[in-house]
Amino acid sequence: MPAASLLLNPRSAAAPPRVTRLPARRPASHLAISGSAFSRRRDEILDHATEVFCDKGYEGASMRDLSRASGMSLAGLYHYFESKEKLLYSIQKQTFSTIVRNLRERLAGQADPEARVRIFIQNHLEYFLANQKAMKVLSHEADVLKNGYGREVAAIKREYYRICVGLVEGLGILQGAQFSSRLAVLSLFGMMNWIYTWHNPKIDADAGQLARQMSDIFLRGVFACDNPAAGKVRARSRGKRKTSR
Amino acid sequence: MPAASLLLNPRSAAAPPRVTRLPARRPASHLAISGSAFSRRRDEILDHATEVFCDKGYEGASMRDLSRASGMSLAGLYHYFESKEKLLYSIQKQTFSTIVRNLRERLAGQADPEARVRIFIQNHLEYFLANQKAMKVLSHEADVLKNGYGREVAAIKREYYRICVGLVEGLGILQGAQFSSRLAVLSLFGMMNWIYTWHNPKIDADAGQLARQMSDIFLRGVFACDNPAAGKVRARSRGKRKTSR
DNA sequence: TTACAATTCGAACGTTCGTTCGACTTCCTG
DNA sequence: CAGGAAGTCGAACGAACGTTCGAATTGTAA
Repeated sequence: MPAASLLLNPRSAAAPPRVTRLPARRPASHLAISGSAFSRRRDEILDHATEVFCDKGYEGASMRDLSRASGMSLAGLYHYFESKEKLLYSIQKQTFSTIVRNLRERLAGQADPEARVRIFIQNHLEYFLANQKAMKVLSHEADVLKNGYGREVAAIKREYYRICVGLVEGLGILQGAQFSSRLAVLSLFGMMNWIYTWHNPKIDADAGQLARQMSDIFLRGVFACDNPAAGKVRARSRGKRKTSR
Repeated sequence: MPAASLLLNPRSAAAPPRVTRLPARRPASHLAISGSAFSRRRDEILDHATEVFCDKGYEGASMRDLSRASGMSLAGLYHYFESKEKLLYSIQKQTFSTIVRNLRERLAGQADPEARVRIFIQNHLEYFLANQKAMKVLSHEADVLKNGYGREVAAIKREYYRICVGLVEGLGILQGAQFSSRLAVLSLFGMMNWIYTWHNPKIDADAGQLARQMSDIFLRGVFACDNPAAGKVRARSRGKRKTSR
């Protein structure tokens, strides 16, 4: 609580998360140091909170639920997170930042437009299924955060969206097409994000296969049909792949 | 409150919604009569509740919010709905039942498999955009209801899903395809339902156009490409349509 | 060992939650 | 007009909420 408790406003929770202008007196081992015991404990709490938010929803989960799940007292939680809102923000920011960072790394090595779209879908679905709970919290509680926190997460989301629009427009097939790249991209996001409502690891394919199948549906669906490049998708989708099965 | 108040359990809210075995003493003008003043007032409240649930989420909305929005006292609300849970249930059940009923009516007149899929998509999107708030509450609060209420809504959902699977399999194109009808249908639902997160009536197309465009993407995407019928989608998707633009 | 910071917690704060109660008013029927 | 049912409400219930506080405990460096 080193920073927040210095402002004596008893109802600071309702106020927007102001940037406290008190850089002095901040304990040495805080926040920035990523491997410290503090930040490791912080991440533990975050993991448990992700699970609870996933199961009961942000509003439906109480700080007491989070306390119980992480095996820490109610007051102890506030040593690591200044509010419930900040907990959700931390989950969303960390999750979204990671997925964007992973995407950029993977895209760096590939120039072929169709392959780049496939990489996008594969990256999204792999991360989605490997971090299902966090991604559900990201998708399902997307407009819970307001003001500063909400804007920051929304900015990452917009960045991610813009990347995807760029990739789809890079296919160069939408000029004369019947639909906008906006519709194409948002339909793709819908397909992918809806997964959290239905995916069952026991009966559904793994991320690699799902990515290939959804890529096929999307690419074939989105190619203007008099475009000669459309054949490429067909050929691709039936060829051998290095991953899975 | 005629039924629930008769069981004297003070914490009946936590208990599953048991079927009260007290059919006598029920006031004459209740529930079944659809045009009565009672059910008209009930529907008014439901409309206001839909708006509040849409904006703040089920857990985030309080009975006091609903009371304020519908211009009725807190206690007055309980004259029409025995609990907050039943309010959500009524919204979801009514919305879902209507969309299924509409679908059945529209499908009755059409035998062509592709046209039937297009009807499904058009029916879904038209209703979705005409009742955006209710559909958001249906989609976003899908697993809030538990036990009896939850099961009943889940049953309608399953019915709706099964209809769609039937239509897609009716296309007769998935035998040798790379993906299951399950994946195809759930991807389609994703595309369609995700709309509530992005649709802006000021900049996006209307339901008719969206339905056509999404149908094109889906049908083209899902057709196995060596299937001669695939050409049909191309031709269709570029032809004149009776509705819109 | 001392001293100070970091960590943890029980207990409480004031507020808001879903729900209930009894009484008051309105409306319809006889 | 009488009388009962339907509708409406203010006030309250106990529980649960997010958050805070001061004290106790632990860890660490001198």
